[in-house]
Parts: sequence; structure tokens; C-alpha cells
Amino acid sequence: MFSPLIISPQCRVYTLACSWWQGFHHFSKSGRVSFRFKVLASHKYGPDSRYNRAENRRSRSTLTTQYKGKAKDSLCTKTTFRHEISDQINISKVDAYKSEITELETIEYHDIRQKIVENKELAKLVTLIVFDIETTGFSRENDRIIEIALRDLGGGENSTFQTLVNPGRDVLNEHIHGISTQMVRRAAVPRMEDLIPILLQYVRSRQKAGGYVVWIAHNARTFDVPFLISELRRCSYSIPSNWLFIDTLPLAREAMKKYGGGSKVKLQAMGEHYKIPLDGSAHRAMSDVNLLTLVFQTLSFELKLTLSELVGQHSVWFSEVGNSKKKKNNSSKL
DNA sequence: GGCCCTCTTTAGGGCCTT
Repeated sequence: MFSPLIISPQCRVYTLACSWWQGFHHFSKSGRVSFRFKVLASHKYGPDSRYNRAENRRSRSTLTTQYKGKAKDSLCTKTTFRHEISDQINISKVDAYKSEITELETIEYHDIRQKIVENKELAKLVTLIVFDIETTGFSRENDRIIEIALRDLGGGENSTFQTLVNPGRDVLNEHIHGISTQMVRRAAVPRMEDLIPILLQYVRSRQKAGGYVVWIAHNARTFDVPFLISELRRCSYSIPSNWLFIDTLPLAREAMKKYGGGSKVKLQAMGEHYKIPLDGSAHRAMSDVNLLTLVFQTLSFELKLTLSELVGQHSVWFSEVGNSKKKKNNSSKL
């Protein structure tokens, strides 16, 4: 089976001690969440979501840098871990994992959205992941991802994942996100081809048996998702068949139109509208994920959307990204 | 690039993502 996640050179995992639906009211009212961090390498559950005692017992040598910031009142306290890489990425294991992904795609996933609308119990099989990427620019063809952050809204241990990515080129838009060429060229920062199997493994560890993964991002359809898909394909990986995507931008437009709030629907503007404090620097992946998590939950609450409605009416397949007509046709059938 | 709005629909401009 796949090697433990300690092969991740510089990934961070946080734990959100808050359940998505159950903790919603506390989450949205307080504007903050409590959590405790756990190193990615010490995953409680193995690749098949099975408890992995051996991995939990393994000692880790880490260089820890305490984040000096507004710890008490911030959405989350930050701690950076740099692992000593005891397990190098094994090419044969990566190839084996690619094979697993291929097998996964042979499973016939019919239209999950229709199924969930018809049977709301299936919504329990959905894993919601809020994510954000920072890139070297806007072009999915010419630019590269330099940072990615995820948060599983189901909460629990290891509910977040964050890492810088070495794009193999200079970063010319440091003034936007504060990520410099020097930062991504550190030896501990993985290249995308090395990160993808780790990322896919992490996502698999979060999904439920026989379940589906719904990725959520702001402007997902025209930016984050095409970028993610482009990077996966560039590294010869396919998109798992059980992945769906939700773009919060249309939700924001709908909420602003319905209840008033101006024409600005950018993420920071939504945060200000809902009086959600920004945690950390804007345009850093995890800060934007934390903000979007609260914005998404507030939008869902305001628009009175159930999980089955969110997935059934507002999600798209990767094949529908960049094809609005297809999505509209599908929506009309639901 | 795609979506939305309007001074529109045989179009154009602004917004949103880094």
C-alpha cells in the first residue's frame, strides 16, 4: 500500500475542532473556530481510512517555528513544520498509486447530483473540501500553482492541508501574495509532480467509503478548478470520477442580489459584508480558505441551502468546467 | 475565460481569480 504521508516535505495539517453542519451556528456566530494541530505525517488513519497504529507511534523529528500573531483571537494559530524526510518518494509506489486511481475511475459513477437529490441520505457520503491556490499568474496554460490549502469541513483530526509548491520558475507576482521565488525554491518545498500523489492520498483519507468529494472555491469554475485540473493532467494524473466542484461566486452573486449588499462579490468583500475578520494575510492560501469557509457557510445559511441542494443544484463535474451551457442543461433536469 | 448586467440579445463592459 502507499507509503505514509511523511514523504510530504513541507505540508501542514491543522485540525478544525468543529463539525461542518453540527457546529454551524457556533461557527458562524463566533466568527472563529477552535482547533489543535497535528502533523500530517502522524495520520491517525491510513490510506484506506483504517486506523494506523504504527504510523501514530512513529516518532517525528521536526523543526517547529511558532507563528507569532494574534493567536488567541485568530481563526487558527499557525505552526510551521519542516519534516526531516525519512521516507523518500518511491517511484514504484507512486506508479502503484496511479494504478489505484485508474481503478477508481473504472467505477461507474452515474450522475451523483441526481442521486443525491432523489435520496438525501446519500448526502451523508459527501466530503466537502474548501480549497484555494496561489499561482504565478492567471493563465492556466502558462502559469503554475505555488501554494495550495485545503480544509475538510467535516472537521476532526487532520482536517486541513497546506503546502507551498515549487513551480520550477521565478515568481514574478510576489507583490500579490507575498510568496517569493526564494520561498518556493527551498529544498523542502515539493514540486507539483511529487505533491500530487500525496494530495490525492490525503483527499482519499478524508473521503467516506463509497462517497464523493466536493471541492469548493471562490471563482472555482474559471480559475481554481481549471488550474488544478491542468496541473493534474500536466503530471499525467486523471481527475477522480467521484470529484465534484462548487463555485461560491454564483452563490455570492445570488445572495447579494436577493438580500442586497452591493455588486462586489470578491472574497474579501464578502468577508467584510458578513463582518468576518481576515485571519493572516489576504491572498495566502490558508487565510483565504479560512475566510471562504465562513463565507460559504454563511451563504449556505442565508440562501437556505441544504447539503443535497448544494450538491444537486450548484456543483459541476470537471468536464463541465468551462462549459456553462452543459451545466445549465443539467441544472434544468434537476 | 466565464459569468452577469444593461445603455442587450447580430454587444460590450465590468467583475473575479493570481
